Amino acid sequence: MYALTLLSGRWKMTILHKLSKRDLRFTELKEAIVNISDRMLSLQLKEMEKDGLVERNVYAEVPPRVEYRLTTSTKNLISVWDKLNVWGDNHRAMIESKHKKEQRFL
Amino acid sequence: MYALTLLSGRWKMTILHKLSKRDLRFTELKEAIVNISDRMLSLQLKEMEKDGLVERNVYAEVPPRVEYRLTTSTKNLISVWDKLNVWGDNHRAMIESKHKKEQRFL
DNA sequence: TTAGCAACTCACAATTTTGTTAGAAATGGG
DNA sequence: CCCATTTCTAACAAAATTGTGAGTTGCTAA
Repeated sequence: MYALTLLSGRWKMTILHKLSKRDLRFTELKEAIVNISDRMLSLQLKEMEKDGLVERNVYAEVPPRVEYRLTTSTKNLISVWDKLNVWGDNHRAMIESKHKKEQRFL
Repeated sequence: MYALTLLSGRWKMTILHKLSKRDLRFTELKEAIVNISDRMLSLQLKEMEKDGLVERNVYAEVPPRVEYRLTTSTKNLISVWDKLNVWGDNHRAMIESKHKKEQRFL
């Protein structure tokens, strides 16, 4: 269950997904993720950093630039995550086709 | 993300875990899961049934007997779930050993 | 001097999730 | 009739999570 506690949070999986494509800075993440607020992005990133899921790179520029990226360990997670999604898609397809079959008898 | 939406819920993974060992009736689940209330067990099972994660078998007895079991599809999920847990354990170990190393410099 | 940007942070509000306690239905046994 | 048993449900309370809107910092360019 430990893995799930790290990953639960309204936006964490979405953030991981975006960062799995490439490193992104705060504003980029914000633009990439529909409907997320500054606050939530900041909160979730902070937790994820604490949990060793992402790393934070600060560049001493003005205006500031902060880049986020997955840790090596988190990159290993992505393949499991993919399997989970495959399972999810299959499961959903199954359920839906089952419902369609049942409709024929109403 | 579909998979995670099905699995998120305070007790769902615990329920799946118990049911992966053997089919259980309502009261057995309740006893097997520390601190869960009737209400939550009932709610989560109902959602899981709706989502095709578990099946419900009612025996026409008095007092009633209701057995819950994983669907075939959910049994396939268990192996992925195991991988996720392995990742989680490794990740945790890594983080903790890192913290220990850092302590040496305080 | 004022405006602007990036990356936050704060106080507060609304929403969602979970917990607590009590009780309902159905029926056989004493 | 009353009680016990099992599987829920309903009303309400508390807690956790998320959202909103405004403000902060530090520098730079106009």
